[in-house]
Amino acid sequence: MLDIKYIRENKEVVKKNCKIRNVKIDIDVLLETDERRRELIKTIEDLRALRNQKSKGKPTTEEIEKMRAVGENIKKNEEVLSNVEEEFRALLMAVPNLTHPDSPVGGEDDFKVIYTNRKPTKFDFVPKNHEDLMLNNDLIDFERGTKVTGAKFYFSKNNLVRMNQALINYGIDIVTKHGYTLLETPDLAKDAILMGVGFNPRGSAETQIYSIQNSDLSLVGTAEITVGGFHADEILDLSVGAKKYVALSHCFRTEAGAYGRTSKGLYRVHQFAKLEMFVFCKPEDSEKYHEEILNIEKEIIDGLDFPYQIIDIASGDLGGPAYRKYDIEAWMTMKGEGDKQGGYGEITSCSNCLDYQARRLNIRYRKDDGSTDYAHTLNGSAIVLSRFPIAITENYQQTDGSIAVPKALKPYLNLEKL
RNA sequence: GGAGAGGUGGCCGAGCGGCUGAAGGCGCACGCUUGGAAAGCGUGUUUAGGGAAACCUAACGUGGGUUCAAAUCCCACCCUCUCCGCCA
Repeated sequence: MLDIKYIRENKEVVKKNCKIRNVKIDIDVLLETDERRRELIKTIEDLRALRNQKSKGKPTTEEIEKMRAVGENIKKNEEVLSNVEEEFRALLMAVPNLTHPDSPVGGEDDFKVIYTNRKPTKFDFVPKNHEDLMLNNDLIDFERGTKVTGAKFYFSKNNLVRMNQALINYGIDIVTKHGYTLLETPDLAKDAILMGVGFNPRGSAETQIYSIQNSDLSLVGTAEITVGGFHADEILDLSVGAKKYVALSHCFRTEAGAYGRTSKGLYRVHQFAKLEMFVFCKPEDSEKYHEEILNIEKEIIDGLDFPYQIIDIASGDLGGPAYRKYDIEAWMTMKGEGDKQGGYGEITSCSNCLDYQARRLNIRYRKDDGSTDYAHTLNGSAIVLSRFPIAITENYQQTDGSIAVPKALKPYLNLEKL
């Protein structure tokens, strides 16, 4: 959420930003609601001041009569205010974060490639996609996943289970080496936390979130939610350095409205496990940590050694909370079509959210002069157990249909083949 | 799951329905004192919103209610602690 004061003073900037983020919201209506809200608050506060003054001593019968009327007046105004407040909050929450000046302007396809590690894998045979590879090697069972839970659920089998564990341990070792505190988080969170982090449970038809009936809990779509909430309503001491976490959780996504998008095999599923980095830092440090997180993602993927590119996400594809976002896309044979052997598919993502989430979650830090200010938050994926196995199996497949094990995983997975 | 106790400032802990944003203590900051320190003494010490300022408003777990007036009375919920039961 943006500071309403900032919106008041920079109306045109905010309007323009909403436009390039492709968010339809009427900033004028928001400001009018804000105006009404402030007038009501003033009225109510004046009435309360009057009443408090009279309540200091013992009022006369006459005054009591008068104050009774004042009390009713306050109550009436409060009712109006609570409606206006609700309207105001809904509008304010819908305003997206500002956009980094270097982020490309445009939609999903207008990203900018900022780094490519090497040329795509070249196969001297017709490469398979991970779905065939995994099925042929008895590493996954989609049909029984569908039977037991539903479409887009699956059972991992045999050495895929071992590789998943190995990947997590490999990721944990790298990220904690950089000073990140290891967490395993709840897989459910309160709706208020979800919304604070910028996710929209219930209500909207396009929600990505599974909600638990008769409760205020939802299944998390990422540990970003639980770790973001970890320090909600706290004043942090960042004088000793940023708070850096790496958290393991399951992730649940309804993928509503995602039908028709690439959804072969493991690429788009309803449940997977993920190791996620999250940083709370001072505003002046957030760009630095964004680079740090991206570099750790690179370190992890460089070790696994498959072709990838890093892209700078365009304004219209940033979502609500991100100020700037980099995705790492792995080369995948499943993305091939026609005479192309493959294409790039997202495997990690890292975002700098500035104080957008911190403001909603009320996460502040103590400055040197003793005052407080909102912290900045950043997040990025370290290991994703749906997409990493895709990149590994597809890039490490052999002529005979078997799958080799990346060298960096050997200490964690002592196998020649999966 | 059953029984009981309790949630007040950075912490501990008071608080007849009205002058209590909240006694007292600890802690912390500054000053005096000292060769220096401790002790002692003095002063200060919540947060948020509005206002140029004086100042005003809000917050005593959360939400509702009673009242001219609620930290204080009533109701619901949440959380913590103790005991019993059950349990991976």
